[in-house]
Amino acid sequence: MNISAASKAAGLPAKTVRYYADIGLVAAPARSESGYRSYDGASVRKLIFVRRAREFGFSISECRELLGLYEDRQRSSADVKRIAAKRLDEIALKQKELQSLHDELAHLVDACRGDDRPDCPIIDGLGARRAG
Amino acid sequence: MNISAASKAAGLPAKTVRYYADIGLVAAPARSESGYRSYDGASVRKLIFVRRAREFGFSISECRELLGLYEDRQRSSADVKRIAAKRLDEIALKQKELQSLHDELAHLVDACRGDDRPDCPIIDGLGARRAG
DNA sequence: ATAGTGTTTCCAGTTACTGGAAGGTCAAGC
DNA sequence: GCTTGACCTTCCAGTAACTGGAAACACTAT
Repeated sequence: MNISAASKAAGLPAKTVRYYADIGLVAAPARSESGYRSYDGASVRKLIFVRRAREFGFSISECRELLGLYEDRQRSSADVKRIAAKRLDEIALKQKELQSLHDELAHLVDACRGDDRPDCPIIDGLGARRAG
Repeated sequence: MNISAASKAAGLPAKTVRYYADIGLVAAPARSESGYRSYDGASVRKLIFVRRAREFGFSISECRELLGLYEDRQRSSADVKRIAAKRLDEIALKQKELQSLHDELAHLVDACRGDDRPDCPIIDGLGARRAG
């Protein structure tokens, strides 16, 4: 399985698959005689695993850790849960931040007439406060 | 006003203020004889404006645009509103994404016993699907 | 043989900074 | 006058996670 077939199966750009190999995240299990990377089912499953984890917002470093656990038949589910719970907290925090951002900006946008006159509460609101 | 005073007043690291000058976002209005950047009230207000806009998640490029409007006494509030509304849409989209991410991950975390056994729905759930 | 596509490596660029080194400047104290 | 320490300057490198592109080699079909 050449890189483009593997990347299609994994749902990742070939460039990214190559990148993952370069940084030692998911290496190709073999090379052809002419040097082409050759992927098998197991490595494609790892690529899919990483893609999913990235979609969940796990960093490459966390993916590395999760992948280690994924490959480790001795691992405890507690190890995995710890990482996932941490990520869940981060998501919840980000949600709160985004909510207050949204509310504040929506308030400014609502207050702005949006016509051809220069008076604009958005501009005023952005320049106003010392601390956000 | 030297750079550290200006940066304190603006609530930004001096390094960032220097960076903003380098990329031509907010230049220091003058230099001292010995080459020190010298900031005045107007430039500090611009720095504050940019800091706030960045806190709202506007990109540097958007900040540049907004700053242009901020300085333009002829601008229409519609121009500003357009940029802000676009940003608001982005925030709303990000919120939705984050929500489904949160729900899905929370579901996996809930399903995981988190003990010392290897069975782990989180790992299984991350490896499962083709498209996210 | 040749055209076209796939693959390789390597280098550079992206975003918005941040850290650090090497060196010039300024005010205070002795 | 000299030193000390805080402050300033520039420049270079690194961050995260890719992405784009060039030059060159490999494979497939005609």
